[in-house]
Amino acid sequence: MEKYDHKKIEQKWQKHWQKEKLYQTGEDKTKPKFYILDMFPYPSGAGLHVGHPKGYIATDIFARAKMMQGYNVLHPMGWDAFGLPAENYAIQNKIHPRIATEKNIDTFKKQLGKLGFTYDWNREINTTDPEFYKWTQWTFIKMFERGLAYESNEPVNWCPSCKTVLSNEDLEDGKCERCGSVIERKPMRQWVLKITDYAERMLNDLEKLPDWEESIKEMQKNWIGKSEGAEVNFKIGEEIATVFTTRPDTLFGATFFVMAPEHPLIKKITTAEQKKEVEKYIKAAAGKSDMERTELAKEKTGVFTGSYAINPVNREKIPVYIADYVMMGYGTGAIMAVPAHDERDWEFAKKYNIPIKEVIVPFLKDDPRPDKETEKREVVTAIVKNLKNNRYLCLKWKNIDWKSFPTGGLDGEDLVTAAKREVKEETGYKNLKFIKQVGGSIFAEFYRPHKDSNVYASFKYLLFELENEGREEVAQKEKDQHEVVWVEEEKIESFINVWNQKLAWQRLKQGDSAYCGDGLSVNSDFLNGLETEAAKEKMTAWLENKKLGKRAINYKIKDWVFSRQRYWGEPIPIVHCPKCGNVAVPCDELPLKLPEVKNYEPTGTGESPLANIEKWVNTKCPKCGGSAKRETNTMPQWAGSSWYYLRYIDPYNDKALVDKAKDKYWSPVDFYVGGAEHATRHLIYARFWHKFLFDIGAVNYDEPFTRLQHVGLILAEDGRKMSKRWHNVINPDEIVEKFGADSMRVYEMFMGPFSQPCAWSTNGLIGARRFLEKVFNLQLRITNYELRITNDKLERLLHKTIKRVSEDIEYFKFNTAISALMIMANKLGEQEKISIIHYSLFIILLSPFAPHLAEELWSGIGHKESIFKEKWPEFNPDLVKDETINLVVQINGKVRDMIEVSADISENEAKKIALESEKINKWLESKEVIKIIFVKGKLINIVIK
RNA sequence: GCCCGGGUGGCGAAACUGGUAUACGCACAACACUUAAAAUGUUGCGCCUUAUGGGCAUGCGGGUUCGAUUCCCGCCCCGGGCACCA
Repeated sequence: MEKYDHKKIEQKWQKHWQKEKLYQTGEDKTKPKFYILDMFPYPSGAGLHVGHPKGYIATDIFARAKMMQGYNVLHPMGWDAFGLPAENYAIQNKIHPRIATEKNIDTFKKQLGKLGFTYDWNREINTTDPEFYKWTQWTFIKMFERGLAYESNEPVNWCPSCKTVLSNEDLEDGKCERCGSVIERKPMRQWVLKITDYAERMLNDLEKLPDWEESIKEMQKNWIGKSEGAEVNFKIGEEIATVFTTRPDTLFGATFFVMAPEHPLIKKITTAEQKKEVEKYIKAAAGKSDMERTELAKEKTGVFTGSYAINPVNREKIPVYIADYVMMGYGTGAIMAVPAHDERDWEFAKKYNIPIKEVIVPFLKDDPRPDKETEKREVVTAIVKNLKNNRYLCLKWKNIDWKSFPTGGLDGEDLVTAAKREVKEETGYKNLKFIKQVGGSIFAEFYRPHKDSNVYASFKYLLFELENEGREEVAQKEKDQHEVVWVEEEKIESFINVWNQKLAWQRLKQGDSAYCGDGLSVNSDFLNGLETEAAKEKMTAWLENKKLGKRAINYKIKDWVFSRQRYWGEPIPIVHCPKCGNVAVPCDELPLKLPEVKNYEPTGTGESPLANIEKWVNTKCPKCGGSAKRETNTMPQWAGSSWYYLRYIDPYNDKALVDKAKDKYWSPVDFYVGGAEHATRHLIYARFWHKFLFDIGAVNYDEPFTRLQHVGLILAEDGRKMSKRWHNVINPDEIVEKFGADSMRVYEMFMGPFSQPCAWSTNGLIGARRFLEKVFNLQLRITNYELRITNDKLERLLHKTIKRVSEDIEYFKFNTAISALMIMANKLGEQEKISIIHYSLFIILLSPFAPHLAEELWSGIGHKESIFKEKWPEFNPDLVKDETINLVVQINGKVRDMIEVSADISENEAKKIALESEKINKWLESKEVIKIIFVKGKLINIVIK
């Protein structure tokens, strides 16, 4: 018997599959289609490490199973080949990025080839191919024609090291995502795509994507960052400054006004005395990067402009400050500051001694009963501290689940008197020293069981210290209701279970701060007594009615800065024509090819290297024929990847980006698999781009990806990321050489849940290899003589395995699928003779995971056709159920015995058998059986006393 | 700070809808085969224990339930995302 020679087997079948064109995508439109897609890689110089193919292995398994289930499967691969690393490499080594990229692609393709993937290489695409980027440019022009691509001079993120502008999505912690340099803010002319026009649709349509992971949808929601609120106009002298707020209900609490240092109105409103100060502050703020502005956030700074704004709602004059905690980039770049209800405003007000006006009080409506009377009360709570032992005076109620501080209503007295009286009545203590009031009021409306009525109460909280333990006798009536307890300071938080008192306690411990939650409006004229939602609504309507403001929505997402000052990208297909009035004119011939250039070095002046090629820059205007200059910026790397998946459907079409009929059949992508790091970059851009193509009628569907799954990273054996820096990279070529592609495939899928990060373990890999060897050796025991050996248990296990493996592949639970295959293989291994039918079915189930081995074993039992032309097996529902079960007998929930019985045993029979058990009877001696619970097919639980 | 995930043996991890916790694999140990080692095979493997049994264990504390890894409340720790977003 031969040994399992993975090298021989894998090379043999890879050649064979290629010769047979086994993976060429079928075009038989009568079959259902399945489009399964990997995020295409950037072909870096370093080649693949073992982590990269994890997602590809998964899609390959899925694709093979779908093929066998009768689908036309589209499973393509291509290259996201524009980008900075190739260009930087070119600068250092004087090699054209195209040459370097081609070489890298070659390496990648070889590495992928060794893993035996089903990619249809006839459909390979490459974003740097002019026949491909022609359509990237075409889409850009369509956007330009519709006003969605525009030039802007706003300050943008400039990376001083990469010498290019970056979009917000390219930043990490205010640093360049690629090189880690701190970003500068520079105003520069840029091409920008108006992605904000699609913000609302991208947000709403997330609901159309039930098969996207929640976490990724959540990230997109946060990134789009929708806030609803109002814009309010404040008069500052003759000028009008508009603010955006999500809390129009707090307008009466605005006690100052803040503008971002970049706000255009500052010059006009600053008074002569304050001019110097203001200019100094603005200059200092401009010198800080966004990064520094947030890093230094601990301490608020600002400067008074000398002017006052008029609060439109009450005509109050409030001072106007400039402070860098307000950002020009969000909302209107100006805010109304409500220190009582916003933490940042609170800090600022504390520092600059600005009044704080409370207009919202916490309010809890706790199921008041509509059929009972409601009593309005002013209530005071006494928090009494015993300095001797650091304990606080509390009440434990007897008939209700209340643990509280002494509390009671005001009886026409002042707060302190009422509180002292209440403490004396309820607890007997009579000598208290008043310390201070804790926080503001809290309101609540709730049902009081002990008085059978509702209260609508305003609570105030007073802190006392116990002077001495002098105490009076407490009335019996009070004693019946509650018990007096002294609780240690650390335990108060968990002891007190009355909502408002808990909040008051927190306020006492943490000191005063802004209350940012919802509540009841107070000190707010026509809003008084309204709850937050209603108050917002009423205020907004009032503002609109008086033309002092309007309903408004704000998004965090910014328009997409779409130009880069680098060489290795798609040229933006625009010429600037002086004769046509210095406007941008789109090129009439596409593709506009990237010209050859001697020097790839960025100029650093904000111009791309293309600007140095006069012959290319100087051109004719496509509109008027006069001399004009080409746009020299190029597109970002995200451009091509925003739509590449469409091109696989129709890769050779020179008339359209994609043929609409073909798009109708193949789109949308049924299943998209890739790294979670793309949740807010690529996946936002692609959805935007796709919706645009849908709007202009270029494609049939308005969402590109039906189901989305993210891959968990494979870490190095030491638990760190694989990186050249740590010298812990494992090359798949070596693994394939030593252990085989099939072992690597099985191991990577068996490591753990697919979306979870997991550290590589060579021992684990050896385990996978051992499993395949075991499978390989099974062929020794196949019997050809009896087609089916009667073995009911094995038959049932096989059908369970079919069910398990089929379902697990569908849900990407490969680790448990493989575990099921291992159990099956172990059981087959125990047989002296293995039925060829059982064996064949098992090999088919294994084939998506270990395709080379499966194909070899398949041909080994005499098949001429590929195993991947077999039909995927179906399980028999009758056979996945067990005939007998181990009936678990519990006593008070603890397992005490197990009895093998028929699976459909009735309750009465089960009881009888259980009660006859010797083990059980030992437990039942002199005990009373209270009840017996029976769960069909599972267990019986005897409850005793 | 806010929003998502997650915490189960020595390790990677299983567990359907609240019903036998620790499947499968790794590591480890003993035994068999061998001159020997490797490979392979067999067996054992959560912790404690006074041991034909019993007790305790799914981050910690409480609750609901006949029964909780699973549901509810509070806390701790780890990972990810966002972050002066008004």
